[in-house]
Amino acid sequence: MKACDYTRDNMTDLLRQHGINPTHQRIEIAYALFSHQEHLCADQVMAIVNAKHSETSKATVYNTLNLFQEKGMIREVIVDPSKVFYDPNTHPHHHFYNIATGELTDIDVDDIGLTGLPQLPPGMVTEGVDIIVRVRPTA
Amino acid sequence: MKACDYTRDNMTDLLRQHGINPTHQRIEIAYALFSHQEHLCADQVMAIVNAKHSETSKATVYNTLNLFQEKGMIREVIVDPSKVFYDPNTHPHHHFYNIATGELTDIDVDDIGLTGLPQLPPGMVTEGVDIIVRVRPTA
DNA sequence: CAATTATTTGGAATGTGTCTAATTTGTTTT
DNA sequence: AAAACAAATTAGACACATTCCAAATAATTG
Repeated sequence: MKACDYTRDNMTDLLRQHGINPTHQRIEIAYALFSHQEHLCADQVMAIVNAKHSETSKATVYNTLNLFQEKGMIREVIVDPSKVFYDPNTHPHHHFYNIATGELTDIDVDDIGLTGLPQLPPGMVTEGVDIIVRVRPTA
Repeated sequence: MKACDYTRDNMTDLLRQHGINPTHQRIEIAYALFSHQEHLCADQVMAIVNAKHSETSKATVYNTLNLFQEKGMIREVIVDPSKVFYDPNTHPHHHFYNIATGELTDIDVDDIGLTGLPQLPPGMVTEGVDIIVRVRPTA
């Protein structure tokens, strides 16, 4: 699905597929994330959604992003100690993080081979593996 | 060097080796981190350092941890959106993160093979690679 | 010792994110 | 369609980690 294919109607379906009741605010927040195809943080989402006229409160933005994440519709990316980024790409993948600009770029997981992870202690399961390659412009 | 080998005198040398002027507070903070050999966050460091009598202010703890990190004496670990952990182990290594307890465990880098990282854009250099394996107890 | 520089400090300020109780919205029921 | 109920949203207060700042202290130099 190309970025230009994301419509508010698509979002309604997507929300339903994840067992989320589609409301105005939820549709707008989902649309903001998916149509931009970028890694946005909460206040960026809020700015986009309220660009024309104020529509959605801060509390709803945070509630909704957390809800989307719990339902597996988006992913949290924790690279910056000061804020969480949300990633509409839920396919397994990793990230370049430009420490100078804060920019995040996806790394396709197909390219990557990761071997030699030690065995987990009994009773533990892996929830996910995050690989973050921190990069910066040559000094 | 075993954990029991970390003394305040060692810390003085270690600070000097990293071009840091050793002061009372800096020695105590370094000692707290290295003698514990654990992943501590700022307020844990502060609690340890001020356990007997209040010696070091919050501002100094934060300043000092940032200084140590800039000088490459310790490493930041960003896994929890709410706080930064500091890691006295600067050898390349990765982490298990227990999302239920917040516990961090080292993974030796020698065991790990990572291949297929895409080429960096020109003018960019890798600053570091962080691999975080998020684990949880079986439900 | 006086002068200068480096370090530490308390407390105010910032910014992200959560909580709460009240309202609004939407859906059933009758 | 009104009444009853549940779900979602809201404003604003709150919590917390971290940073900022200007003043005080400590250390170093001439």
